[in-house]
Amino acid sequence: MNETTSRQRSRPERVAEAIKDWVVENGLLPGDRLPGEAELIARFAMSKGTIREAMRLLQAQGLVVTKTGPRGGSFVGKVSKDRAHALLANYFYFQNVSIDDIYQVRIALEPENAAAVAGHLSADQIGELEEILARYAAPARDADEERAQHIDSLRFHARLASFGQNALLGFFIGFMAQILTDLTVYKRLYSERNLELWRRGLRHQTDLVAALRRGDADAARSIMRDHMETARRMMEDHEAVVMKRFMAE
Amino acid sequence: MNETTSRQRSRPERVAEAIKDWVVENGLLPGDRLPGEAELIARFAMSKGTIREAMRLLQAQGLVVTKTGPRGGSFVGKVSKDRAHALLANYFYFQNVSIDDIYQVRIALEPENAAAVAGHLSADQIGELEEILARYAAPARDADEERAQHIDSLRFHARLASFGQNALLGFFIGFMAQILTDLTVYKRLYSERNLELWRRGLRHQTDLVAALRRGDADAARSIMRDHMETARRMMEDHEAVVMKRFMAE
DNA sequence: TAAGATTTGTTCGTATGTATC
DNA sequence: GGATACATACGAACAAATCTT
Repeated sequence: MNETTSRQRSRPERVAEAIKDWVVENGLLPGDRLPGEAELIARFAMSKGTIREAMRLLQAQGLVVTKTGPRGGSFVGKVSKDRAHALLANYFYFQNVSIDDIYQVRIALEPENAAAVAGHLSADQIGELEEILARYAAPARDADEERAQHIDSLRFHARLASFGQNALLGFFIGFMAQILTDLTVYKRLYSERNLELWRRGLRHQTDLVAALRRGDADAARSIMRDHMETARRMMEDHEAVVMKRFMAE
Repeated sequence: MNETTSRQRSRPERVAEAIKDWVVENGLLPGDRLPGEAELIARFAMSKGTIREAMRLLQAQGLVVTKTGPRGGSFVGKVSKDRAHALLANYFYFQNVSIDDIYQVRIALEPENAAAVAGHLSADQIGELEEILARYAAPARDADEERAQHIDSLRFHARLASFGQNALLGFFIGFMAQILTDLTVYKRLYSERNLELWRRGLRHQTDLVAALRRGDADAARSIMRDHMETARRMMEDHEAVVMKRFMAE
């Protein structure tokens, strides 16, 4: 590939790479202790500054966390979902992704997820979904309340995605819900009301929960597909907003 | 107390955050110049080491690149697809993602993409796809050649995904192709031959190119769905390998 | 080709902050 | 509260890369 253009890597980069490899080869797990600064300085025969820059490279990726004080030091970190969202959002910052692009993917993935989790939810999980649903059971009275409801409705999808067994599918769906949430906060989407479509959306979600509870995968898939297509239509009027912002960490 | 359990961030983290915000507020674009070390030291009234650690945090995310020498300095970076792949793969390192999980998502997304690009490909793009296809037009004679063919076949999907207009859809598909490529390299998947399935897979892809060329979206979708299900079946015999490795940068 | 200028890269010594015992 | 162990931060000097002349 681009080995031809492979420029000389800086020392911190090489050290970070070496530590990463070392963690993998030894099968270290989140929370496991890494060598302290002093030992790394000795082992790599490099200065404190270089070692620290290497640790910062790993820290930014969520691969290590550090604590000060006695019993402190560096530890293997489990990359959090939020951090993965943020890092991925950075990539899309300079890509042009429209609302409709997001919905094209949601329509392909969300029905699949709904079908997959049908009949595999605990009572607690069903309860949590119903609890979220209850937060927007009545029409919003102003724009702020409507925005809050919309965010809750996205949270419904994010939670549902997290309940599945397929971490890949769950992450993709959760990422899109996060993007739409951020756009809602920053762009005042849904400022225009459409009561009819709103009512249909709510109906979809309650029907969906019922289908999930009785384990009807086909119904769940079908309801989710309708729901997604309704939601997409709600967006059609709005400009094709593109993602243009770095996400907060 | 400060805020809700918000631990005090280190100075490099705060500096990195400030620079990131500054870039966004001023709408800087990839390639645009950032202040040099000396100026940042003055502006933030912090030491060289602290500033450098901040830049490393941003560098790890792909948000800045630095060059030495005259005309050197730090510049806004466009996060590359490869880097985004690697950062995202770090997240899945500690998640359990099986081959079948990946195929569940591929089956949902790839047919959609095939339909979307049908009729919208340039002659060059069609030509590139055919060129890749030609690399595995004949059955492999040994395991190494078979592995190379499998990687080429994944490259076919990655290229096809990159030709679409939907950057989100393209990224997700490309990411999965990358994961499968890495697994192929490191795990010797497909060591067992199944000539019949292989022949069918090749036939699918050639039929697909024909459908794409004549702009038949429905046919492209249908062929791709069959192709994905065939590929999934080729995997069924193999253990449910999970992703367990950090990806190279 | 060679020398000089400019900018990041690296080192070392020292001092400070912070959490645990 | 004091001692301890660890990361965090500073400043001055030197090294390396690379552009210009």
